[in-house]
Amino acid sequence: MPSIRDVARLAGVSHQTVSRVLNDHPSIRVETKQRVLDAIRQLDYRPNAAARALVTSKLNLIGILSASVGEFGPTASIAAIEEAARSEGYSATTLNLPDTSPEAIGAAVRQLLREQVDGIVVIAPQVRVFHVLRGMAIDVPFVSLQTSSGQGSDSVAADQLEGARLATQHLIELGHADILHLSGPQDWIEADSRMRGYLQALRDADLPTIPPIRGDWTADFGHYAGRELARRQDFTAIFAANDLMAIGLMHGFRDAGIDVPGDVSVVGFDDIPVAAHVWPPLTTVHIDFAELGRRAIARLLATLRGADDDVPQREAPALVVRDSAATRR
Amino acid sequence: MPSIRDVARLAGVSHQTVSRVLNDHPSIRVETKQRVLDAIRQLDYRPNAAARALVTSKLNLIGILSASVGEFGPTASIAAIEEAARSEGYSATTLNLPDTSPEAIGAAVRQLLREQVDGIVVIAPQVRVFHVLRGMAIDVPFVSLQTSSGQGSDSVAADQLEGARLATQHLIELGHADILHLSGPQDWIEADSRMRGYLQALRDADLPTIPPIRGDWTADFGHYAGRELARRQDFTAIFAANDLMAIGLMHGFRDAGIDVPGDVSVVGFDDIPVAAHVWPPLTTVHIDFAELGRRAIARLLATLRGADDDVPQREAPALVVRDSAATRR
DNA sequence: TTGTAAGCGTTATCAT
DNA sequence: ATGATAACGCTTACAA
Repeated sequence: MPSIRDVARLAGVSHQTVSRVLNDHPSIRVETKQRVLDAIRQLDYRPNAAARALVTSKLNLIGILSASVGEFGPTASIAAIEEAARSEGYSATTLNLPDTSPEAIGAAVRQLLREQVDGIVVIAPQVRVFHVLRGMAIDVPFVSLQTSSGQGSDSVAADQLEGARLATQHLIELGHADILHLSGPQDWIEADSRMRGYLQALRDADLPTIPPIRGDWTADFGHYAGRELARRQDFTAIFAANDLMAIGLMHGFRDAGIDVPGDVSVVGFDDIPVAAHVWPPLTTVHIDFAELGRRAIARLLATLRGADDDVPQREAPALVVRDSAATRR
Repeated sequence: MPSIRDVARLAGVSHQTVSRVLNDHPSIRVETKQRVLDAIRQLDYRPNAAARALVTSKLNLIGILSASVGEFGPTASIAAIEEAARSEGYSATTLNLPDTSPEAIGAAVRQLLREQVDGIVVIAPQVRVFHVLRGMAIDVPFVSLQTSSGQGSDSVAADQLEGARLATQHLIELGHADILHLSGPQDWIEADSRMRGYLQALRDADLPTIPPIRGDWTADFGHYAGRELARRQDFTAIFAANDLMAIGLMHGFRDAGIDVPGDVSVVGFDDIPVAAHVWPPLTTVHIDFAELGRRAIARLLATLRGADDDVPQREAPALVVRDSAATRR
């Protein structure tokens, strides 16, 4: 593995000059520069990142802390974050949280810090994670993603509350008055935002609220809930906090002989790729998770570079109307 | 940021002794060790990875090269790979290929090499990627995932051919004789394996083959194909190369008034989380992608450590029978 | 069991 | 515009 000195020798200059070429220092003769560049190519020289990191004390690495393996949104965001980071000259390392216990979070952050990350993007939709994080006094900048409630300049979010409001309003406009909400898990910020959007829409329309059902995001739970709910008669529409649960829900209703949207209207959230193809095609809320990821990096790098950042904090959701919700007869 | 010397000073030993403690060298007095450990805790000292990497010329970093953003299987594997790598003391960096052109692949590998990875896991199901990779003479070990055809000790794979054979055989056992295959894209190794499994099952049963339809893995394509296929009468069952296409297919058939499984039986592949909840519940092939990821790391680390590896190369798929395929009347 | 010295490949600083 | 020299924080010899 050739070093900077090998290049210097071949080009007939000092290693320092090579370093200047590498970091394109302004004052260097073009001719010299060319000689160095040739030598670099000839030796297939690649700068040693570790040595560079040692002296600059910057690894140009950003850490991604994710507490939601496999969820649709986060996964889409992570890929975008990695790509955006690389295009800015950083590399990225992802760490998936095994659970959201304070210990696990602490260990994960320490691990990332040990790996010398310059900044951290947190994709941890659980409220609890944030409490722990705030109490940790992390010595690198970090931004959080997906937290509609995590105010402050350190977060980037889709306006999930607005999306939920849109979804619920849509049901109201279809003539529904008794709308149930199948929410996400207690601890999740997104679950909370989506529920708040739902409640707000009902309040705005002076409609009564029914105590929401707590789900766990899975289609299996939705399926179970659908079968249970089939016995109740106190609602004509359901807003599920995500598509997976909505699809499971429709399955449960089908098992119970309840027609969607004939008997009950269903709306989901996320617009996962199959949403358009299930039966009936699912009306849902679309969010651009990749854009969210890109924005998180923009925000983090702005902080890292000490620049003023005017990265938009909120991303607008869009209602996608399909067939799973219909006018109340 | 405290260094090893600060710790040494506080503990009243030489920095070398601290280094010994850090790498738990055998010969060191427990008492001394304790003093050092206390100092470390007290200063919140964290070893500088860059300095260590510089001298050992190992970053303990493994690179993940992925050419399949968002596909269900790969995504599940990636998370498992990261986790497995970390539990072995390595960190991981993921790089998503924007496209599979030789240039993009070359650039990605160079990038990873520049980031000083010790090894690379390739999740690139396209045949082409492998040709390029083989021609590159990469100077770190690499293993590939998901390639049922990429023989040699450098790959870990689910036996997709076997899974496809199972799926097709299931249709045959149900009494179908005219079975169509909706395959994945031309270039994909997995698409090829799944098609070969399909063909083998037909051959074993002395059944005629129908030219397969080339899909692109998306539910949208499945939907389109379903509508087109509705006009044909030359088949009674379809084996789709993945669940997304299978679900789209059923959507298309539904649009055309064709009943699944009444008129046509459908089988998918992957067992994605909604597979059980769509209508009709999808009969499919389950593969443990996470296990595959873990195995890839085991394999890579074995190579890295020069150990003999007896990591199983093949992972058995399982047929999951639901309702989308039924006996031919 | 512990300490001392050298060096890993860069960049920063000061000369020239 | 270029070069010499000193760090950066650690590990690997070698010595005691």
